[in-house]
Amino acid sequence: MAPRGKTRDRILAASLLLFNEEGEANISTVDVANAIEISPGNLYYHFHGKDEIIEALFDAFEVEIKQVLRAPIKKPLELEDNWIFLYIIFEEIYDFRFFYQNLADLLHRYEKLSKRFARLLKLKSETLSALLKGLSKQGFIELSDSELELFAERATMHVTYWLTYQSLYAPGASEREIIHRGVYQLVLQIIPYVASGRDDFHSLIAAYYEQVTAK
Amino acid sequence: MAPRGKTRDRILAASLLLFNEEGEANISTVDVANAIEISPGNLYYHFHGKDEIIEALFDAFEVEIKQVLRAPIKKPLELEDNWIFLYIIFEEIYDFRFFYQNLADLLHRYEKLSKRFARLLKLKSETLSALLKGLSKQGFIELSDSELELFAERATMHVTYWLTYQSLYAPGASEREIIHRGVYQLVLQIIPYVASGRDDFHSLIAAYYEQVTAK
DNA sequence: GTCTATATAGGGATAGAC
DNA sequence: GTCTATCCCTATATAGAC
Repeated sequence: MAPRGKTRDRILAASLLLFNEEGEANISTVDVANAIEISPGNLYYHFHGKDEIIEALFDAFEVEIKQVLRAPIKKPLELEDNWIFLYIIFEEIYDFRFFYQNLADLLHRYEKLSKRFARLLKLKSETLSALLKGLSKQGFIELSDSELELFAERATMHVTYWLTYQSLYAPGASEREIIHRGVYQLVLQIIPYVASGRDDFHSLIAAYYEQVTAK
Repeated sequence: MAPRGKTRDRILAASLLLFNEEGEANISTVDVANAIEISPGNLYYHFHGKDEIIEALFDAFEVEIKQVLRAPIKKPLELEDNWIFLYIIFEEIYDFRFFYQNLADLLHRYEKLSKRFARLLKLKSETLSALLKGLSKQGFIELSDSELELFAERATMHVTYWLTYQSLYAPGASEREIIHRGVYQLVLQIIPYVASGRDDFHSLIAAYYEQVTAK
């Protein structure tokens, strides 16, 4: 790990890397310090403890994901953008996947983050609802309010746990392939609600499927 | 915690209880010993370490869940039994939920269990496939092989993470209500595939919905 | 089988020199 | 800002008496 950039930033970058690879619980502050070849004392000069590192990483994640999630609430997406949007969410989660891999334990140990994460979950759910409402208003799909709510809940769970689940279910697969299939599995669930006569929508999904299988 | 039963069993029972409530990572062997009012030394007489406790608990879980999962592979279920079957799976997972709450970390630390858990996941997926095939053969639903595979994968994820997800999404809710909604959310996803003319199936789902909302 | 006492290791964290 | 040295605490694990 080359010594470039400010030490504080290097600590954060190294922590994120190691947490993602080994799991946050298995990485000590000393491990992080060793990785960037500074002393543990130096690390504690920049952060008063592991908590603060986690919090700083969460701050970064929160800023990014909020920005992403709020976009389609402000302004409905064009049809094709729905796909891309799901991609971006998955990518974002992938970048901070250590957080999702051991959510329960992490939120238990860092109580501060618990509420903040719950809010993100709620925002995620609202965004997915907004996506569906957009499709509905544009006449692509037809579903009742309660169907929409239930769908949004399932979709929220899907984006939250898909990557974690795949690391168990298909340990060898590449990030790209996993995310691809995650988006596809979500899009598939919309098909039952496609409004009759919207063959354009069906062919779009088919075209997307081509992309996926072509790898 | 009253001193009844053999010490070994009391250790396992107390461990399971505490792990489920506080998370495995937050409970030490001393905590367990204190809970049943024995000395740590005594605990180490019965188990050579925390690993062995975890392993023994996993053994118990594995035996139970395998028994459950294999039933419908051997012999297709009656229609109404599909509901009940999902209930039983959720209950089983709930009883050993500490395991699911921090899967990634736990499997990372106890490598032995990693392969065994992966096999359970595969079995789970096969069972859910068998369930769908049963419904299909009986003419209740219609779907292609690839649709069935994709559905089974989603369903496997659903039963694996539903309880964990709900503990974040609806922290206050009762076990009974969460499991209820978990089954319902899964059954709902079958609707698009119901064969035309099978109104009996639709009315069954409607009847089930009544139960759910009646609480 | 069970206890008390104790050893050991690792991670988190601080003090003080440079 | 950074290092070295050190401390404390907790969890795991063992030895030996009863």
